[in-house]
Amino acid sequence: MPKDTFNNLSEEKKQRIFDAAVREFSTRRFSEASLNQIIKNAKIPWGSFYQYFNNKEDIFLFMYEEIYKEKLEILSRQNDINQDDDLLKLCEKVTKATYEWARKKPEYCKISILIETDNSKFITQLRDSSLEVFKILIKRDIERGIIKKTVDPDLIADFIYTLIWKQFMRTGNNEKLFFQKINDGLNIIKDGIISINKS
Amino acid sequence: MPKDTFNNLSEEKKQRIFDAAVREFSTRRFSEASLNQIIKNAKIPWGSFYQYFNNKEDIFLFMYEEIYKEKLEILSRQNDINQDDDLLKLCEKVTKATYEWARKKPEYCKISILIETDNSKFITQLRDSSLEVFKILIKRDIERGIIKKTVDPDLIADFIYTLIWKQFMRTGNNEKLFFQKINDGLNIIKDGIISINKS
DNA sequence: GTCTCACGTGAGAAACTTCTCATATTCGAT
DNA sequence: ATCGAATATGAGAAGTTTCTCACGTGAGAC
Repeated sequence: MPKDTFNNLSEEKKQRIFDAAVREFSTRRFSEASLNQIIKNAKIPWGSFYQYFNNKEDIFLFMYEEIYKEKLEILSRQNDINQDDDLLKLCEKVTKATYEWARKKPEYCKISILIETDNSKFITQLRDSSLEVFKILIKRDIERGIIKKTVDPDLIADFIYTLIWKQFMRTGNNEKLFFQKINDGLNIIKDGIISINKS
Repeated sequence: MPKDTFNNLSEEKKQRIFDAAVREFSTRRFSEASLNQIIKNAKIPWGSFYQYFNNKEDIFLFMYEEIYKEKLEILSRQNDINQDDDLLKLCEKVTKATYEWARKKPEYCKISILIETDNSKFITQLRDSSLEVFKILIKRDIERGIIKKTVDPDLIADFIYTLIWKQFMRTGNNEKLFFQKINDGLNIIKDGIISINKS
């Protein structure tokens, strides 16, 4: 975590440093990102950086926690979330919140994608499998009889997760298309792709 | 492409250099990979490296083409591939070939995954979207009436692609589990996850 | 005023990276 | 044996990177 000296800084300066971190970590993966760029954009000298943070990991963690807080905030503001909704309904709603979050700062989405595709030790251990949340919901719905018993929760979690992030990568700035694709994707997961005339 | 001096080398030396490249590029993404490691493992001096290759990109391309050739070779040896098979049947068969290829050298699979998640300019332009092949098959099957007309080919291609690579990452060295998961995944794509009692 | 202490600062250390180049060596043709 | 072209070689150039450290500065306490 950042040192006390960082917390004592003016809001304006803290914001400048945070913005510079977001800017750099949204264009390059952790190991490729350069502190050089961050201190240049934040307009602080090298020495100051190490007054505020212990190292590169430190500022990354700080930034990561900040943007995660923002996401949770938006999620908690969303009042139409009902614990009893089924998996797919909840996916829709969570996606809506995530979209709002990513729209506030498109960089957040890029950071998430870079984290998802980073195999370095530091990031891997940090990446608390967001998949877990999905898996719990899937298991619940299997028990409730909404989802087939034969289905593997891991696989569905993968499908949903991929669906959402791939759409962010591709149609992230076309809201209508984005939600339509998410909807289509969830329908495939629901009903499959086979055209049936079992009538 | 490598220089003539490289092609004139003994098979043993060429192999050593190829192996060193595979080893390095299977653990680090292109921009993170170090030529230092490659020349160390290949046991050649710095000067020699630049006798054989023009630069880092050069040796990567050489390695990439070599392993791609090996994959095509295995695919072409597989004689049970029938052009008229439907999408999912073909997926099964191609996966079988890919599995055999990745089993020969597990590093090949890691290289593929790193390429898939590399957004650097050099790799992006090299990565001929393997998705295209899937999309063509999907469109064909929609026309043949096997797949619902309402379904988006892009989404299915994503699902299939993810399914296969995620399984390589996770269950790649447990053959039975691997093929079972692939099969389960294809069944979800086929029929969906909803338990129906429409009888 | 002066002492103190927290914070600001940039030069440069140390460890990497890719790539070059002058020189040494090898080897086949004459 | 001698020459010449192809190849081998490692020191080090020129660029990164992260991180340290000796010193400067400025505000509040006495």
